[in-house]
Amino acid sequence: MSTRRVRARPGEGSQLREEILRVAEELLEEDGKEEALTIRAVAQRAGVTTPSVYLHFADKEALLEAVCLRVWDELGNRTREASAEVDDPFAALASSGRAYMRFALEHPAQYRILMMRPSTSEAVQSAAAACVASIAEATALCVEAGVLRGDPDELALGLLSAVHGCASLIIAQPAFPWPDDLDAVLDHTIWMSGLGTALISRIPRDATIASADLSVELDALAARLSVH
Amino acid sequence: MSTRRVRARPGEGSQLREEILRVAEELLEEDGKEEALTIRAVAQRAGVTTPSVYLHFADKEALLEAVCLRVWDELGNRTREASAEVDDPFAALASSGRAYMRFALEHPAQYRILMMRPSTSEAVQSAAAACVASIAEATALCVEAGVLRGDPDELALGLLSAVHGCASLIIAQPAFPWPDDLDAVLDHTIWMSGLGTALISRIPRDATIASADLSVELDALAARLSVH
DNA sequence: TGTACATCAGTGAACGCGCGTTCACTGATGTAC
DNA sequence: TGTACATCAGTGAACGCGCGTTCACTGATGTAC
Repeated sequence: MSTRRVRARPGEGSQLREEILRVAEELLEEDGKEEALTIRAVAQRAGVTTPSVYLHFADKEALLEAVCLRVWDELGNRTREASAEVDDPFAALASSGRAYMRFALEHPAQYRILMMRPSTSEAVQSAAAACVASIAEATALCVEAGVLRGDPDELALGLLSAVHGCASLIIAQPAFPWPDDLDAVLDHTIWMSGLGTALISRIPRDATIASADLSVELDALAARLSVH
Repeated sequence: MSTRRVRARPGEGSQLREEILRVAEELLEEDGKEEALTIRAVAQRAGVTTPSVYLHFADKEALLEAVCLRVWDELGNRTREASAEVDDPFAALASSGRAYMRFALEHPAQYRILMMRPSTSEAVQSAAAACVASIAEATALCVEAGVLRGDPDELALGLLSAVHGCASLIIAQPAFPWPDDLDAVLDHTIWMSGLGTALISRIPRDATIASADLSVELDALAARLSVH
């Protein structure tokens, strides 16, 4: 089944480290469950005996950390790239959020291990922070443009919680009555969170608004927005 | 440590079933990790030997299902009660969402097992559906009142994904730079998702709105809402 | 150019552990006579 | 009222499994002479 790996030449042993990380993600991708990620399975998949893994990772925890690091990095890159492609700052933020959700839905098992472990390692935490920062870059531009108001980091966290919610709920509860067109669901989340954030950042915290008033005002606003 | 349980009288054996479910939640509550929920731990905590668990649950899966069933039920009850307490339909929806998030944050381990298993069982799926339905009741009232538009179930799913995102992100990523006042974060999510949903349900799907226009209109709207 | 040697990537076999699960049993309880 | 018995809640010991991890080892490679 799994062919035996040719031994690396002295000095090139760390090639196996890369290979191990690669097959670790492969296992998650194929099986979809994080329990599939065992030292033994990874070793076999890499064409190597089990103890060889310990040449490159102190223990299973270290392997998991390294995998998480990779996934956070890639997730951050995707969101950053997506927002860089778009000029309008609000649209760029939307693009960034969409990229985030798409990544999560394309790699559900990887996304789960990011979100299911208390991320004890400092390295993983800062990789996660970097991913959040890539969203905060987009919110900062929105604040500059005046479409959002408030602290860019707090705004980013609020939007992240919305896109995370959408992606993780779809992953966790596939049996829920989702529409056939999942893209529409993602879109809904993008606009709901984007417009919602823009609106509440303009309303005083302690304001209480009756449904009837709100309804009338929103109708008027929507009418004007549709004209533009 | 664990005192031995007195044997139930014939015909009252199912008392142990209740006790097992009780201590199962206790274990989750105390340990915070779902790995703490083992047949052996549950038996010991209930003051009974391991095989006794099998008198009431076919296997571990059946025990997990029973626990999930309970948690979904309680979560659904909480959200239903919370929305029943409030008259204004939009405020009732907000109350429902807040109750949902509070439950999740108060019982993180229980919430995790709900959201981490593909819920193979039909019973669990319908308990989950009932919980979603309790939110959909609240959105339906909002649609009647005119503050929301669209299919109550779809609206509920969108709002659920927002509150789920907020709660689960706080649970999963405690190291993120959350403000000290977590209630403010929950509030932010409630209003962001509520106002956002109300607004986009009034805007045509394919509308594209420039940041500048949006900004101006939102300013005007916020000013008028603050006056009310 | 040939050979002894240090290096180091990887091996093979085994360990102990906690887990879910099974199976033959025990012994208190209520019941039939 | 006393006794034999069926019932059934729960026991004790053991099973096999897959897991993470360890340890003494091997053998190809590049290098020093």
